[in-house]
Amino acid sequence: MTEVGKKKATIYDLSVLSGSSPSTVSAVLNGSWRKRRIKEATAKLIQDLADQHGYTANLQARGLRSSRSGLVGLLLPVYDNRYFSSMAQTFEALVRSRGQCPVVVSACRDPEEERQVVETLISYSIDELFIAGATDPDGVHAVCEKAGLRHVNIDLPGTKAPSVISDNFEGARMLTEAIIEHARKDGPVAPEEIYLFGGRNDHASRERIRGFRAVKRSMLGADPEACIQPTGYSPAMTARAFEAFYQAHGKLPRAFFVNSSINLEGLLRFLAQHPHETFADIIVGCYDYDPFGSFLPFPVFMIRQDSEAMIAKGLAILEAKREPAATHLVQPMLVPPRTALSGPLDTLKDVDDG
Amino acid sequence: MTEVGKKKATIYDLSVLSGSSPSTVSAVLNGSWRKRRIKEATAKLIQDLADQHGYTANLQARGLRSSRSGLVGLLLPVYDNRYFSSMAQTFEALVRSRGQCPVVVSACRDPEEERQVVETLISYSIDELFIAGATDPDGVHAVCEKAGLRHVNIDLPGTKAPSVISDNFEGARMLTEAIIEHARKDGPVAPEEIYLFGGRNDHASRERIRGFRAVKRSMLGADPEACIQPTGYSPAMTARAFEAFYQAHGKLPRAFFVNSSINLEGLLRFLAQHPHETFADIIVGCYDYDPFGSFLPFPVFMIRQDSEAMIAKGLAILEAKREPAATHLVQPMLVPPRTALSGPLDTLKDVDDG
DNA sequence: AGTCATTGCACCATCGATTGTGCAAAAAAG
DNA sequence: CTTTTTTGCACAATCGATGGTGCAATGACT
Repeated sequence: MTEVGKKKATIYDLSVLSGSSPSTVSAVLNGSWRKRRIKEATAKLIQDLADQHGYTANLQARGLRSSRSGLVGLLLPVYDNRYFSSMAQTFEALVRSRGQCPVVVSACRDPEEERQVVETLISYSIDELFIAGATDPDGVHAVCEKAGLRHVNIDLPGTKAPSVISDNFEGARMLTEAIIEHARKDGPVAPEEIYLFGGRNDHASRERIRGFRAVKRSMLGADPEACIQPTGYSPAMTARAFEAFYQAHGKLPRAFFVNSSINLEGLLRFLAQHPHETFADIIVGCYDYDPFGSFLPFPVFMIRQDSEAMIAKGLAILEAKREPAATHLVQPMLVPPRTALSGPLDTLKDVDDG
Repeated sequence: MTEVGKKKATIYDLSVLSGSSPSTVSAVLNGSWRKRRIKEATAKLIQDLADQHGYTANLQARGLRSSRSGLVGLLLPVYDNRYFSSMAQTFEALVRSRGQCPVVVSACRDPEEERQVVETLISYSIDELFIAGATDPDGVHAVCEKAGLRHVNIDLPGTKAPSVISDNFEGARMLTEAIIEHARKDGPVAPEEIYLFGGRNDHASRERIRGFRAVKRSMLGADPEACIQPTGYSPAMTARAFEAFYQAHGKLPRAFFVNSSINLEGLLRFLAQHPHETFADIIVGCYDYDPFGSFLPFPVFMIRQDSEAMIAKGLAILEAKREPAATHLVQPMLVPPRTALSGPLDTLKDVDDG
């Protein structure tokens, strides 16, 4: 019985205890015993012994032998924002419900780091990999390909592997429309009054910018180049862009589109430097949903990307095994200001342990 | 070289190619070759071959043989809030900088799940484990103990293993003081006007409640029992508590302490059901920092827990190896309203890939 | 009773690395 | 030119599990 300090029991220990051979013990404990025609009584004996001694398989040994580990990886750029952390949360739940073991790692948007991290995961013989928001999906693809590792891209598409991404164009359209319509409640809107901050030269940003510009052209008749302010994915850079705009114009744009919640943090940094009241009348659209962001003191329209659907679709693709390098679009959702959506945490039971 | 589709190279492949024995190859590739008196020229030859063929060690095999894996685990209750996701972010960075491989998993505050997840980690021979916010730290401790796994508790203390936690009492004191002082700007404050929402019967909640009550007693002369509204860690329950209060009193308390950012999301859900203007004058203290939470349309004082210091201290404790089951306190920090702190993401470089 | 099929399990090679041990060849010492 | 020491490496056992193969015992059937 679970003696403290002792080494963990192995199939050899149980083999001695039960009088069966190690292979029999192994078969019983990994469930393949019916296939191997082990007597029910023998199986039960071994099972009981295993329970008594708190046996758990050494998964490294199993993985080494079978060259499968039961691990499913999720490669994230960063943890520290609601979009990716809630993706991690759903990923864990979905993978665990399939009896596999989720492993989440982040690579800080560094292409080299991305490849290295994936190499490491491969060294642990992970079975499948979700590549979310990779800066260089095709680079990662090459590494996976070489090792024969099944993988899908999430959020940012690659050209060599199947991808599941948000419909960024459509999301940007909805978002841009929403802020322009909202702005029109206070009178006519000129194209020069609507800006976009954030983003860089990745697929998601390009699509969002395209959607933004398309709507501006159709609703406002023009979309001046100057209204696009790419700042990369960095709060500090974004704050600087707002500051620069403010220095030049004495105010922020009447309404603007922020490329991600990370960039929206840049807006906060800017706001912190300036008096509260000055900006009560701005209208913001943010491509990403954050519950607290939704309740800022000015209207914030947000886009909630359906990471659950993306992960689920990714799992389905991996399961299907036929993997044309197609790109699947998942529809995001427009969230009006002051909206508190429920998230993955709401499915948790919250026991009080008295 | 790196031929696509081929199986990964092993030390045996390199042994044939180089004309050396597998053990020599192994020694060269894992760095122990000087100790084993391998000629520099031999080492270089093998190294070059390894590079050419893109050799990477099979870490499961290594782990099996040496019963150490290079993995360091972090067990989290949930990912989906800024406190824990930023903890994960720092954890990754710190562990990686020590040449080990971080593995983050969540257990949804379910004691049984916690133990199971840890069992799984143990089956992969992880070397060390950080147990953050565990509902049942001592239960997890027992599992670790049995397997001889070094571990520390973070955020919620256990009695059997060393723990590193926030000074919740002091944090709660600061926070309560801050909201009372802020409230006093609008006139005298009665004890019945200051509430606490959220928390359950865990060490952190108890300490925070203790700090809250101590300050109320010393600043306001009393702290009525009715002002403590424990709701567990669930947005939905918290929202219900606010709603109940509102139904009973026709308004929210003048100022209140919210036990965590998760509970603060409950406040959002309540707010979403009610007109904006009604609550412009509330004053909130939230035990946890969230950048967007800090800019809500009413004053929100927040407590930023120093998860970086906690992780660092935890690493130091594990490194020291002498592990009395002492509890180390880390000072948290009071964050005034409308403050955008920088986080772990700010250390990232943000390259634009043109 | 003899043949054949089925049941129930043991044996053993294998996955890819690590590490203690031993032994030639080369170098140093005498 | 021996003897001793050092250098450089090969050998083989081992970590814990898996799965193909083979063989004895049992039961079914003619």
